[in-house]
Amino acid sequence: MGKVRIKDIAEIANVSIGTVDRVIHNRGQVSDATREKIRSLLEEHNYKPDILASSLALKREVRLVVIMPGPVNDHAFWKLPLKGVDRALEELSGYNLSVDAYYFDQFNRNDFVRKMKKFPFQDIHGVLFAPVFRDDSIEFIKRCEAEKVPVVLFNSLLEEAPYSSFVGQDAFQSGYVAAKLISYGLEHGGDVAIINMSARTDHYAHLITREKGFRSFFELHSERLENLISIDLNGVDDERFKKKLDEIFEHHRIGGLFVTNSRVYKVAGYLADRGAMGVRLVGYDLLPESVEYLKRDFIDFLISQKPEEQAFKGLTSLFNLVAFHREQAREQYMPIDIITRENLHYYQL
Amino acid sequence: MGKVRIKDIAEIANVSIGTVDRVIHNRGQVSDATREKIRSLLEEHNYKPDILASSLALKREVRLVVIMPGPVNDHAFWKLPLKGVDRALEELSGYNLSVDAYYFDQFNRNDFVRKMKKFPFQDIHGVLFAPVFRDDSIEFIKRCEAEKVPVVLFNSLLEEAPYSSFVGQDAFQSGYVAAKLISYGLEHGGDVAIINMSARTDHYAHLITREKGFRSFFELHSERLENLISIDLNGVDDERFKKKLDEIFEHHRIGGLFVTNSRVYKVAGYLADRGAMGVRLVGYDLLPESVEYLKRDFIDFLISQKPEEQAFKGLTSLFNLVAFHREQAREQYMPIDIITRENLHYYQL
DNA sequence: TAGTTTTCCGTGTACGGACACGAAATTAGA
DNA sequence: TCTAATTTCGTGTCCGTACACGGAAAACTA
Repeated sequence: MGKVRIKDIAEIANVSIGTVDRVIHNRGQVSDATREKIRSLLEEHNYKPDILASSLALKREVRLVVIMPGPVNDHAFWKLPLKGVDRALEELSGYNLSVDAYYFDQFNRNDFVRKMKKFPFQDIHGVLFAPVFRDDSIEFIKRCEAEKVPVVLFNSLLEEAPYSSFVGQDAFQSGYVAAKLISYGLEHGGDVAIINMSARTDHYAHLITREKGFRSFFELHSERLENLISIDLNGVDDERFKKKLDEIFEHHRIGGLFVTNSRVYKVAGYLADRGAMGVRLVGYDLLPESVEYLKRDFIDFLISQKPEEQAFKGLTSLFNLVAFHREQAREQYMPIDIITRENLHYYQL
Repeated sequence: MGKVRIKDIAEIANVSIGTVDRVIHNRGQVSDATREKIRSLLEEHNYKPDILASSLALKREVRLVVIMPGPVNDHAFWKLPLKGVDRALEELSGYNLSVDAYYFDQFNRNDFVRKMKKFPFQDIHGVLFAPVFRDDSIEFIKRCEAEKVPVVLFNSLLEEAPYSSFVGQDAFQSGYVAAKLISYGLEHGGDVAIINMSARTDHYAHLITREKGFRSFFELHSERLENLISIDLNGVDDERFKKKLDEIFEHHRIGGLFVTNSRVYKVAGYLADRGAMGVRLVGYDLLPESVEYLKRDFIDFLISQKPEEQAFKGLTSLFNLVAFHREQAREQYMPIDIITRENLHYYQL
């Protein structure tokens, strides 16, 4: 049946297998005439190399690197992508693939800069990168481009950078979805607070974008715009955190809360202490702490970014690119999964 | 580094590659002594055959079959799994895999029975099956078992049958989720109607299960149990359909509607004609018609069964089983994705 | 123009790892 | 000792990749 092999093409063209191979890989050493002849034959017979035989023959090593914030104690989020990396490694076992992880301190820009300075571009075939520090990251990605090392971004998108693919969520739209969920369940009206509690928002572009998306929903659905409050709790300690929230609850009738990142469990903890049921709370990610509060109904919805999934997709995408030169979609948006207590089970691997 | 090949084992054991191979595949012709020696060496060195080389060498054909209701005009649902089949075929191109589709008339039991009578068990390595007629399907699956043809079920689960895997949604829990969504948004209370509109519910076990899950939520969350109404619209024509719904709306203050399958767009159409906004409507699946109403806010949430995804997973799972004898999880539950107008985009491939 | 060096274009083939078959070698049986 | 049965070896196959090498033509020297 149909399968054309390199050998078939060679026979038809009356050349050797090696010649066909060199045409396929643009390795030169072929006259224009034969090259064109073979090209058209390949085209005509729709030749597709057998991926199995190909990778068996190649068995070259592919060395990839993951660069992301190091997992820190008080916050489990950055442990999750590693699971995805492991899964990808398993899936791609059989290929000669190695993945090294480079962690940087997400609160310390200099640490990042320093580590990237001595990055071994030469020994690396591709980078999977979760950027934090905007400008430095862009510079790093540019450096990679110069060194011909493709970069796949995940988690956070840096539009200006010459990355080769992005895998992640549409931050704007995810905020928009969060707004819908709160608005849909806002039984008795009330004010809605948007809580930012990253270390430094300016480092995480997508947190700002989420807030924009959130606001945009209310803008489009008229009425309650004036009831939206933004609260900045960046780098605030536990005591001031409580005090600030106390203030808010004193001065407003709060109907819903939106936390722009995975630290939503802190707010849930506050609500639980306060015994404040009936306040809608939506946030991000399935951290164990948050899941607890979801189960206890203090959090209504979590939007999962599926960090493992992102890392998994990012890594396989990167691998396909460097190992097989298969072009990958530049933007690979993940679905915005809505997790509630009731469907939680099927999202926890 | 680590990789042990068949050759290595052979060298250590002081036998030829062929002998090791025969031990691995239990192909006999090996003395007990050498067999045991090689067995323990394989164990000790944790030998894993290189999947690439293996399938290259085998290049045997795998013939699979998909059995499911034929796509019918008034209802696009059964077109969706075919996309998943195509995707799986693409992903597995490179292997010598062929998939035939067997369609049966989902409204005609005899048609199914007749077609399954002359099913070519001998020529087939595995079956991906979306059952409709309960008892006949079970019988068919038993027949497959007798003929040593593994069956992977999707879409609907038949617990009593000796299937080898099931890929699909937890029907009970998906009804439960639907109930949560309606309950969460039931601003001004009111009655909630459960609408069954399959051709014949008794054929689709999972529709009943969904209703059970739905009711169970309200049972656990007290209050409004007496406000739940079940409506049976099986095999009802358009005119009587409208009349029946008119009746319901006359006698009850309806706050929410739950349709147990993908025909939710029919109810949405009714609501649109009636100009009834503010009634919560939740149903299943991303059929184009339903999506239209979702966008226009007549449907609040759709629960996607991801039929393409089911077929895709089912087929790859089946393939892994028959081609590589890799054991697959018996139940492979898909996440219960909650689709709303706002996150719809990322679920439509 | 004969002789030598480059350049150019191809050929042939050795991998890669698992698999299976024919043939050879060993053992058992009579 | 001869045959039959059992065990084991060697090698070709799958298909693509890449490298060593060879032949021929072109460029250059004297």
